[in-house]
Amino acid sequence: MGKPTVHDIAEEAGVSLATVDRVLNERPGVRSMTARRVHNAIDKLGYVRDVHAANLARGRHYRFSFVLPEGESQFLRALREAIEEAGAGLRLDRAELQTIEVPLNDSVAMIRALETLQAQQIDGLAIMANETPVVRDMIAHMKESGIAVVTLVSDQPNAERDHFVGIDNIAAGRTAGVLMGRFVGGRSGKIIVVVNTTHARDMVQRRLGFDAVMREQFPMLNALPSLEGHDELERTAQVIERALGSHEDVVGIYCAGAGTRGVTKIIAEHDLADKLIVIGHELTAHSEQALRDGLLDVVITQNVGHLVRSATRVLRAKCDGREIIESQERIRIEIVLRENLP
Amino acid sequence: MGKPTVHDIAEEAGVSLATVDRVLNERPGVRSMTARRVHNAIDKLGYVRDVHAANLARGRHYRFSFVLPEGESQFLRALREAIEEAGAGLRLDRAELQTIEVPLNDSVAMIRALETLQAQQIDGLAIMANETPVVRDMIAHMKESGIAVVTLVSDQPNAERDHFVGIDNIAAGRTAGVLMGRFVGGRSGKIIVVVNTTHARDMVQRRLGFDAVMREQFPMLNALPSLEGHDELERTAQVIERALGSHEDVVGIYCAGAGTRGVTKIIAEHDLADKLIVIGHELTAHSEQALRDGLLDVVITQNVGHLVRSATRVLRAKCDGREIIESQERIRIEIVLRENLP
DNA sequence: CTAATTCTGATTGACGTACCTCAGAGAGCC
DNA sequence: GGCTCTCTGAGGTACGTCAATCAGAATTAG
Repeated sequence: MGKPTVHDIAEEAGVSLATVDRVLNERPGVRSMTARRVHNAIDKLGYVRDVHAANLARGRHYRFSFVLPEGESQFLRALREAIEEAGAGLRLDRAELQTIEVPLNDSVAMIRALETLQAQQIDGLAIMANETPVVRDMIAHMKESGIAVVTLVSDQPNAERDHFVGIDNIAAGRTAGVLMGRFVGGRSGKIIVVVNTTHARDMVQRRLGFDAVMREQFPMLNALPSLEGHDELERTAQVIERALGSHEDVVGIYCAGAGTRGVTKIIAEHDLADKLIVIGHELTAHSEQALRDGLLDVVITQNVGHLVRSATRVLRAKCDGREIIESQERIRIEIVLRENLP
Repeated sequence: MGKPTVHDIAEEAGVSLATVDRVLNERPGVRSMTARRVHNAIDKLGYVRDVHAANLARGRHYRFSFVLPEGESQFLRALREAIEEAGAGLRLDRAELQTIEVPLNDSVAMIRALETLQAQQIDGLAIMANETPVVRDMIAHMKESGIAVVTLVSDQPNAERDHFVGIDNIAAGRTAGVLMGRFVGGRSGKIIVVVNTTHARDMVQRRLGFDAVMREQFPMLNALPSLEGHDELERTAQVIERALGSHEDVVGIYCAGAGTRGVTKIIAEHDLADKLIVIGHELTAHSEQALRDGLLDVVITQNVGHLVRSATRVLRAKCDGREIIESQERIRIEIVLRENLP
């Protein structure tokens, strides 16, 4: 009395194996009456198709591509590593991961990359990109040709993606705000906010959440206008240094995007670790060390391993026409202090 | 040119399929010379055995049992639910999960339960229990009869378990300590510490970590001796109420174990939400609501879903004689505020 | 050098599913 | 009645592996 198989279904429904197969795989040539009989049998016996045996039989293997922005930020590096690692593990599971890098804000390159993937007949796409009409249209194209699409890290709510894999960035900003307010401990003063660019959706949302909390819960704190670091260490360090020079009563720095290295550089150089509360995003080798050294007080992060695994799980489910388990795919906003470093 | 199969290995090594099979499954009847040739071929082609096909062929299915303490704490309830949920998903993966509940501190019941499982020839055991000689010996027994064993939530470092699935409770205590210190914001005063029992290993460790941080970083705070709530709402509430009565300058409550409901009851009744910093453990339906209501400031938690999935992954790997990926099995200490609730 | 023993090859049938072909049943049309 | 048509059944092959058998080859012992 193991799990029911197609044979059991055939017997229960009083039809042949071939017919059950036709129903299961939605092949033509079955009267709706007969199909209903088969479905009833499936429900009655609680049959679930053995996905592994099925994949074995059809010699299927999934090809998923990750499209990421080009760049050497620590986060991207960690993400690429996670993709590689997950890919190694997934080879056993008949799935193959591939990473494509596209220069930020280069529409032509993006179109070319996605068209190539489409031509390659990949099965699924996980894309991390800024929200532009070009990307939105390409996603629609991909979907039309039967490719499952998820957006990664930064959502594209107006595109017809199947799912978004990433954190709620407004909540992430709120979390940063609360921790900032609590950690400064009742003092009043100014907060420097650094982003890599004010054009990215995730940055905007984090800022939004941060400001909301400041307004609601910590009116004695004044979050200054966003400084742009453009993903460059020196530039980030410079803008912060200038801001520190022109404001006397800075009590904290919130680094909402990449650029943590620029922040920690200034903190270390000016020996500000004990004076300022510094909150950054994304746990990487560097930010981990900065936490240990006390240059950063808090890191808000999303687990890149979870991101990648969730993306592949979702893509796979979509390919198989299965439903996903929402609760399992929700990416948590993790708070990391020196004390709970993994 | 897909992945190499046993056929490719046979050809490469110049032996028959049967011989390859004998080598792969370590069956007798192969000269070491021949076996070496096969191994070389495996290395050369980078062959990895298709676990799903293998399981399909041998009709294997894994039977794992979770042994948990009896009780109606919110955490246990969540854990049981997670096991059930994971079990449903794993049916597709030829694994079957079963939960057994054993009264806390009842050696006879524990022995009986484990002996039954042993007789049932289960493949793996995940056990959450207090550290006693009885449990230690039974674990050794189970291991001898070829059952994989992991300890869950609370470790048994002296038992011959294959692995521990859970958080580092010292670090968890430290994390609670730092957040307590930071959140009270420079004030000095006393901290009430509540545990369910001072006999459980995880409680002891959390207290240890908490005290260490208090001593090192927040000397102006005085953590009072542990109060025992014994997992009972009323009793927990009572001891806290009494403590609040006999100390004037309490600034925070750290609830290191189950019993959050007792704490929040007192907080709500005495309207202390704004006066005290309250930190608890384990995110459950109740503690989640308490966070939303502001009755709790922080919850330190471990994701029960991760716990269960990690346990099954590890058990499975051990059954197959595979190595586990350490980094993937490390359970994170999660910090949850109202702002980053999942 | 033969006999006993150990190793190896060839072959077959599972496991649960997909996919294909071929034949036949039944219905509807002229 | 003969003709399409659509639906269904029967059966086979394949996927990658395990497990078992049997026969024959190679090795070792006597």
